[in-house]
Amino acid sequence: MQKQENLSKNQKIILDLIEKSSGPLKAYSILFNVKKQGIKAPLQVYRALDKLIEIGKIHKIESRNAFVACKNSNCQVSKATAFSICESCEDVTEVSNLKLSKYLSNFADKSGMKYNKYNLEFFGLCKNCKK
Amino acid sequence: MQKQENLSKNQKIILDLIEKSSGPLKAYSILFNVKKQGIKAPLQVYRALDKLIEIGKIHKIESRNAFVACKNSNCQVSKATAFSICESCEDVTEVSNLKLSKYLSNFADKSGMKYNKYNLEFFGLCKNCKK
DNA sequence: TAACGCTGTGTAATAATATAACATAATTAA
DNA sequence: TTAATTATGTTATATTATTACACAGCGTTA
Repeated sequence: MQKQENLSKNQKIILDLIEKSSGPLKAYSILFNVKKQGIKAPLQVYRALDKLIEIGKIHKIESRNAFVACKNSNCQVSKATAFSICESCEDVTEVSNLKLSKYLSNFADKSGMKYNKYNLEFFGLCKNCKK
Repeated sequence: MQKQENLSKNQKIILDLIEKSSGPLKAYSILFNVKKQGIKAPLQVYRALDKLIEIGKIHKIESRNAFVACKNSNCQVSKATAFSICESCEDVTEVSNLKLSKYLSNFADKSGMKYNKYNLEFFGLCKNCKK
């Protein structure tokens, strides 16, 4: 696994920002927030995001076009991601449940395709918002 | 359930196109294909897509920003969608498996959130491409 | 050490995806 | 038959993401 020390300057800046965020961040919001650190162009952000996704440090929330840090310390590369997304406050929680991931990868293996990875997004109201 | 006869003109044109397509269609490709039928602007397409999604006639493949017809005739409104996506040919197959959907909705109900719906995307190589 | 491959950076331009705002028409419900 | 709702048409613009090109740093290896 690639250690964080091996990340490049831009990758570190952007990972740091995402890890400190309380919720998902969008690419152009990231860009805005790192301008003072010398990152000026969308492509610089997208390149760092691509790399961070590749090594499993962050995930993309596909339905939101937003990015979150991986909360699953032993998840090296993201082959199996699941999230709970609040439709009211847009809070995102990473679901990490071994039984779930085994169930799903097993399901995929039996499906006839050569399975590589999956992404699952649950939508609803989070504990706070459902009150 | 809203019947197809109740769909508006634009909605019918766009649903018809998507149902006849062999794979997922992107919004601007839809736009291009329906120009001859008088639909000229992106918003006209997106409005029809929103409605068709709402009534469960089509689904959005979030990771691809593309749209497919619902193959699940008894799926009135899409609260539980799952797809297999080929990373080589980009073919998409809707997965409809009652055990899977029960497992996932049950999982979500126990998770603490007020569960509304989920979307699951499997990635890999389809039967043809894995050869 | 020099040539090479690989990864990352910087920059400008542009492509692709999606929505806001406003005006009007058609349909449905009271 | 008015009011509410849903759909349409149009222009403009916002948001998300990529292409293309030039170059820098670093480790390998020949």
